[in-house]
Amino acid sequence: MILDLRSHAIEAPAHRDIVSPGEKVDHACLVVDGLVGRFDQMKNGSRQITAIHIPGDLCDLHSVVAPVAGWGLDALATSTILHIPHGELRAAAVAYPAIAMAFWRDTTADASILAKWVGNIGRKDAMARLAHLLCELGMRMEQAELGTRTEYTVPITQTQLGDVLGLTSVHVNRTMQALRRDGIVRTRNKTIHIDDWPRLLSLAEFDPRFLLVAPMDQQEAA
Amino acid sequence: MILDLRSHAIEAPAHRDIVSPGEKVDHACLVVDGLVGRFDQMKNGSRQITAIHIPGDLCDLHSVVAPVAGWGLDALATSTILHIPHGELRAAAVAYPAIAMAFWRDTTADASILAKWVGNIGRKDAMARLAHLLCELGMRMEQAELGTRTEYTVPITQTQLGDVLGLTSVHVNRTMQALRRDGIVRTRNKTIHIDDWPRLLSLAEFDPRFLLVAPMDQQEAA
DNA sequence: CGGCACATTGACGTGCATCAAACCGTGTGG
DNA sequence: CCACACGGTTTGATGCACGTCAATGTGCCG
Repeated sequence: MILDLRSHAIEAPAHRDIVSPGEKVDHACLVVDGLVGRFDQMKNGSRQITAIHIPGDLCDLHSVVAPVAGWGLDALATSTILHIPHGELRAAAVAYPAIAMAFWRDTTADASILAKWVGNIGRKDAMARLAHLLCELGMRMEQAELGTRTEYTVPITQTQLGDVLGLTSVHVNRTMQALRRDGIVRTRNKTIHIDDWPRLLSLAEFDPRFLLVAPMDQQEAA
Repeated sequence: MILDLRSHAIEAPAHRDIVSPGEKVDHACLVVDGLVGRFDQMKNGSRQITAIHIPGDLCDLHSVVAPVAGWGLDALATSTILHIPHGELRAAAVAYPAIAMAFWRDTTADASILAKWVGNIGRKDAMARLAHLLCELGMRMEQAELGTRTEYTVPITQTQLGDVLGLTSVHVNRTMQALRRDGIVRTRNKTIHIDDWPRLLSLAEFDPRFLLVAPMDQQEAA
């Protein structure tokens, strides 16, 4: 449905800001390929990535109701992005209540993931956080049919992982080594191979409910 | 408008769970009086509060589109809560697109605050986090006409503050003392008195944009 | 006058940050 | 085909912010 709307694609090289913090936008972004992160920037230069968007994700839906936000969007790897004008989305939402509900639901899913990450970063150690992220990405990649939960490819660096997890790249590295040493995951290039899914789940205290995976009929209703 | 819907009030003593994690609900909650926190519970028993709701806040709006969530709601102090059936809210949203947009916007504001807190907890030290919370509460209390940004009353304990900030109560205590020692805030009973607002803002790197304070006409549209 | 929840204090331990260097893979130009 | 440069990973040494544990203080309420 969304793909029928007027829109145009752009290419962004890795590390390019797609939307700068505080910028006012008149379109939402759909990730076609690559990897996009929403980030918050501190005055001392450090960054916190507050959401990761894989291909198929709408990263900017909020901007329809709040065109100027405090955050920015950043291409974590070379990416291609579809720009969809707010007007089109708003018109669709007003015309069809089911679409409005679907947009609302998408925003809710986003909030749910954010709430989970507040908990992860506030109350879990580095190992559990990394494990949780690997579980989450696995579930989402599988759901998006870009891989399986135990084997998928994400073009992200350890420094960027640190910015997601609220850690330094150094500590991400050591934590990842620990996971490898225990035979729980393997990594080759940018692909993650999870050998001991149950153990990773339990390390992470991962409960997939928070992803709010839409039952298919819910999705179709739109 | 919301107050016209069918609903009924309940009383909750401090520390009572209003909604348990994983519970399925058929109503949203409006805080009439007191203080409510959304929380995530870890297996080791520690808690993370992911949102604070002051009187006037709808804490549960998400549940309309996602009736079973991973989090719980907890009365941080003795509170009175209004239960509003989902059906009523959904009907209103379907009948009036402007209401649907308003609900969506509310969820977006919630997500925006959550994203900010991922950044705060992930990348700032205890002092900046506490300062940020005090600023945020000040702005919100003032907006809700429950006080001014520099003087307001919130019935929250230091342990609960710790659960919000991802710290222990001990460290909250010492950090609060530092703020007092520097003449930035005073506390008496449960009321906060901010003597040096500019300094608190700068400590917190506080930028009120993230609160997405609705322009009044936007609000009225509903 | 207890009792209870909360605030405060002190001693001590540790997970992660910081800083800085070395290593490695991959693409590039000579 | 090699030298080299550049982004990313890995390693080691050291420090500190915050956690942990446990005791003591303090205001409120029945």
